[in-house]
Amino acid sequence: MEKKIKVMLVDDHEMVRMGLGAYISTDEAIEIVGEAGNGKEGLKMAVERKPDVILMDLVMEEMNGIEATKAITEAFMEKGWEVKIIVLTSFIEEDKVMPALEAGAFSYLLKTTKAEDIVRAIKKAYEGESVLEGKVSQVMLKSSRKKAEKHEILTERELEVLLELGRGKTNKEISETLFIGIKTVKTHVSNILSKLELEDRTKAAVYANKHHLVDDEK
Amino acid sequence: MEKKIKVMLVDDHEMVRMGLGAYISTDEAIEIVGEAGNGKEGLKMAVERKPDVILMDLVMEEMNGIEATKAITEAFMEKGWEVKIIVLTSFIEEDKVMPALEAGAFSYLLKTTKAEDIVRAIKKAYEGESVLEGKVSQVMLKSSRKKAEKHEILTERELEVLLELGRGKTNKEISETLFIGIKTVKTHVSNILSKLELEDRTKAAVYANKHHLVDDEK
DNA sequence: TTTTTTCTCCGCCTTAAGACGGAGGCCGGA
DNA sequence: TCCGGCCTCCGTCTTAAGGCGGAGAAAAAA
Repeated sequence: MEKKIKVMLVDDHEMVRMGLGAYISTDEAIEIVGEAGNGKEGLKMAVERKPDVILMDLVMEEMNGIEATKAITEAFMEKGWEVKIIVLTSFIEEDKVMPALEAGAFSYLLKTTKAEDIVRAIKKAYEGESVLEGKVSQVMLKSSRKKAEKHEILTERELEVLLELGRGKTNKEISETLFIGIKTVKTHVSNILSKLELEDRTKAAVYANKHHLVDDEK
Repeated sequence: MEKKIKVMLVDDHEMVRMGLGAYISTDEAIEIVGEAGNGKEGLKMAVERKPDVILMDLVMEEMNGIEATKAITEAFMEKGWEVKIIVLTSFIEEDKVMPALEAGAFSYLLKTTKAEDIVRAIKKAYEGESVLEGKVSQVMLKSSRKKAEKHEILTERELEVLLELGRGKTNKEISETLFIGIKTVKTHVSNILSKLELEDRTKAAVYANKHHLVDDEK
């Protein structure tokens, strides 16, 4: 019981930090060495205090959890230090699971996880065993299966055209936006439709919107 | 200091409940009379323990915060009891602010709010003064201003057609789905385009997608 | 009862879309 | 050097779209 596991919290919800901090501190083997309210702060603090494990929220202003995870991972790598980052997020943010893991997250838990399970995950992380919420691994499977996102077979230019289609533009408008002839646009559109197995530009526009691709602001 | 304010917590994040509970309990004037992990539980517990103030999360399984707020408000109304519900949510969920208030929420705070401010809001709620996060009131203004959602001037049938357009269907497909002639579909489409001031079906499809209207599942 | 909406469907006409096939220029890899 | 993919653009042809005007029936509003 000599060395305690040094844990740091990064979350913009003060009450979550308090809750976690309070509970975790009751465990003999763990000590909280710092709390940060955003990723930037978290990065700075991590370098200063060299924690063993970091509990990281994803949604934050001033550098989100993914960026922070990447930055911290890189910083520690450079110094030869080691740290396990446990991503702890509100609910399944499907499209952020993979990026988080790629950024260097070691475990991925939901905030609905019971406090004692979180403590267990901290200890496991410290011992080198990662923990993934059941739902998370499902998402991973899903995303690795359907990795064959249709539109990935499109060329760069076609993707640009698809994006304009997603904005509802006509061939003429697209030709003006991209500075190319209408005939060329038609060629691209035809190729897009056949590659994505769609029948017309309207379906392509719907496709582009369903698959993010288009900026969401109305 | 005779009567303490009876507060109940409803949130599916155990650690949030712990954090809030721990901090709030330190205040002499407040006592926690119950914690629930979802809306259903919260409703049941509220009726049993008759709290003065309820801190309510929005996103929960098994009856979300809005439904729970409505149910509790109605139940208490019936019995002639009084309760102030403070909605406490992760971040601005724009489209849920108004529904929450309509459901009977008394205050609306973000989880990024500092603990002491939350305590203050509880006391104010008890005294009959509601608190709205700055950003929240902005959202309210915005939603009341732009209430003139274009597509509200559409007739019911036109709205149905617009929805099909949003799915990328052709006139023929729509005519088959709605069991009407193609000519009729064309008429509806023309009317939709002119009412929404759009130029073609593709733009209408984009419109429908941007403005929810269409089921999101890929 | 008369008037107005809404939904349905017609025909006519114009044009944007999209399919099909062909082609030249550019660039990176074999 | 040659090949293949990508971007560009051409012509031709067919058809779905969409504008315009008109109209009948039913239902709701005045």
